[in-house]
Amino acid sequence: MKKVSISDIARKAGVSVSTVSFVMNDKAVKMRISREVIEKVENVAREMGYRPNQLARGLRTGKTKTIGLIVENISNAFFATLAKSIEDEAKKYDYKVVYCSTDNDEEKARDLINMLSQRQVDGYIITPTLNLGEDIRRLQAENKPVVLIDRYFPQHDEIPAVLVDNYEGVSRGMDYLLGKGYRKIALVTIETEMAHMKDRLRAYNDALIRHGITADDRLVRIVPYNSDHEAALTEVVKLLSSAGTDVDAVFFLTNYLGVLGIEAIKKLHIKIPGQLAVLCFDDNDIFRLYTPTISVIRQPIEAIGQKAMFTLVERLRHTGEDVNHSNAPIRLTADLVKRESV
Amino acid sequence: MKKVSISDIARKAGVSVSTVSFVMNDKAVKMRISREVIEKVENVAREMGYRPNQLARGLRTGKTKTIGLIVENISNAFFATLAKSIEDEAKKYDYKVVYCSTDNDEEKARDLINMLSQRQVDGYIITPTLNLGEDIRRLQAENKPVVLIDRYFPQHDEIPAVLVDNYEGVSRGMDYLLGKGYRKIALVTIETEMAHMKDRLRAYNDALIRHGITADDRLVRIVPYNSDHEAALTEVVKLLSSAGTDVDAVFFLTNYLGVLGIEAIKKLHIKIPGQLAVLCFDDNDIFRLYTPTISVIRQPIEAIGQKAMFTLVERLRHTGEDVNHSNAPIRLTADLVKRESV
DNA sequence: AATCTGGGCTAAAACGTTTTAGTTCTTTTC
DNA sequence: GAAAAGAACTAAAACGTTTTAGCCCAGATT
Repeated sequence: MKKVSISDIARKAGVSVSTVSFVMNDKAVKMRISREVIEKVENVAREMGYRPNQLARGLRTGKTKTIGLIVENISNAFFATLAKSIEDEAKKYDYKVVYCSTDNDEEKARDLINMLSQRQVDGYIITPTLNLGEDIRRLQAENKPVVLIDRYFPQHDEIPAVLVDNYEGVSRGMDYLLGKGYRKIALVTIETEMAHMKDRLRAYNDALIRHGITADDRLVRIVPYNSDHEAALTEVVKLLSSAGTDVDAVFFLTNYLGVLGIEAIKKLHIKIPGQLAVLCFDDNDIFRLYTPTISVIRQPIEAIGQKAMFTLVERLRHTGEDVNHSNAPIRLTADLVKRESV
Repeated sequence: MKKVSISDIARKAGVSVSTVSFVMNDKAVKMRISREVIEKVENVAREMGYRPNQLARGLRTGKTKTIGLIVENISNAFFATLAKSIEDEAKKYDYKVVYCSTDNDEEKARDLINMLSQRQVDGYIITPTLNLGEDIRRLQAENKPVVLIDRYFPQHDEIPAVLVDNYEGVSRGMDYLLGKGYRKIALVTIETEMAHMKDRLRAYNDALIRHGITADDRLVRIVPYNSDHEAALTEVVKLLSSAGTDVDAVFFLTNYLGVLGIEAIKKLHIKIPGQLAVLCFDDNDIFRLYTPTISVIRQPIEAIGQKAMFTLVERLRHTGEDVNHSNAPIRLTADLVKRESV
């Protein structure tokens, strides 16, 4: 059984292909097709189970009503939630989302952009990796709008971005810890040149300065991006082994690192918050359920997704036109969720 | 800047469109295109940054090299991992995956199938909802292969399926609990008519019978599918409030229910495994990190993804041909992971 | 000298839509 | 009663590919 095309319907209904097309696209009235013909066509189409071929449609119109979403890793809770929120939001604007993971690999990201570009998506929402600026500029040059999420390129201010205010979030966390009297605050972050992580790190250092504390290199662990689980765990265990004496609090700068930290803390049988206060940037089910519950700086994931989609749709609407959109990164504020670990 | 098409290249290289197409598809040798022309075309294509338009290609060839993956909810750990594994596997066969979530809603699932069908995906991997059999038959009638995962339709044995051996998995878990001496084993499951959950429930009851224990209705909680988090939590809290006396163990039949259970247990300050032994079907990061760690029946997620993809590709290769594939559901065995909670 | 062979290409149709510019009637207008 | 206007449609081009059938020429064969 082959698929029914518009011309199958035309034949069966005894009208032309164009007429069928008009009826199917609600242009029948504008094109002055008579009541009877409209009904006739609609009936035949329904009977035959017609579904427009989107490839053909996209080829002809140049619009696929599809947007490409590139995240770091779809199986990570943060990105999975973000993806879901973007998908739901997209549906409101009648767009479909296709998503893929870069695993933070520059080359893979490039391949994905190519792949999506070949499939003619109308626009992109991208969690960029390093050095992706040029590739993204190319998309823009082809009139395909792009919105960055979670990260941004300070040097490319012509690419709009929606992200959490990382500096403010970490500052807020640090003020909380410092306000509670902790002074030997360890930091666990991930190795990367990307601006969003640099902002977080800067906020940590600035907070220490603000409170007149000299930073201690030995309290900062930068885990290499591609280190395996075991190696990373060992690093964190080493850092936290002096909990209670040289370290009285720890701030994990990502969700994943926090989970890793929990594992280390569990292994070391450290008492929280007695020996060690724990704070993590970005929430996770585990933090809510662990005993004790872990305080976090919570990113407004839904809002990021919605705002990103909104920004994209705005540009999608005016493709080609030379509208003056403001491209300053949109920064949403993160909340401090106080739980038992501090 | 517009996208470059094959005819832009043809013009610039001073050859015909067909020649360019042959070169781009490695058919140049077969078509006896000369060395020089091949090189010329390749150079021009590279310079101009040509990327074939997959819509046009798909329209012409009828193949999009894309498969549709429909899961219940992509932000659930189980499905996220499954999706990742299928995506990775698909890449090996040079297929791209587009995925979407049904939220277990029959109508939404139908919409998604339509949407994917309109986008002309070559094949489907589907976590079906109830009553989707007919829609799937229609896909098959259009020569689009379908493989079910995680669930299946016993009454539709012409639709291949890859899933865990649910009956065996739960039996194994029950034997473990019963072997440890637990007798008042509560069960928390989800309300559904789908066969995979019925199999799990049946395994529970059969195990009790096998051990000469009379089933007690009050020990079984069937939470309605669309109950909100709070309502479901209350249900489980009620069930477990008599832990230590009327209940000595609890078996959660899904990942999500297990997490919910942890929340309830935390709320009730129940001692595990002292007052209550806990076992869950399907693993989750939380179970590994919770104190105490929670024992689980672990599904071989990667293997399910790989096997499903393999099965699909096999059929994709022989579309149209009337090959005699065996369509008995492929059942993979689940492992018992012993942790501290039993 | 006519025919055949093969090498090296190209023309054109086709895939399923959308959309512009008609065409053919019928009715209105002056 | 001729021209204009309108109503109800249709023909055909275009989107960017792939692929079949064929063209043209050079050299080989009869």
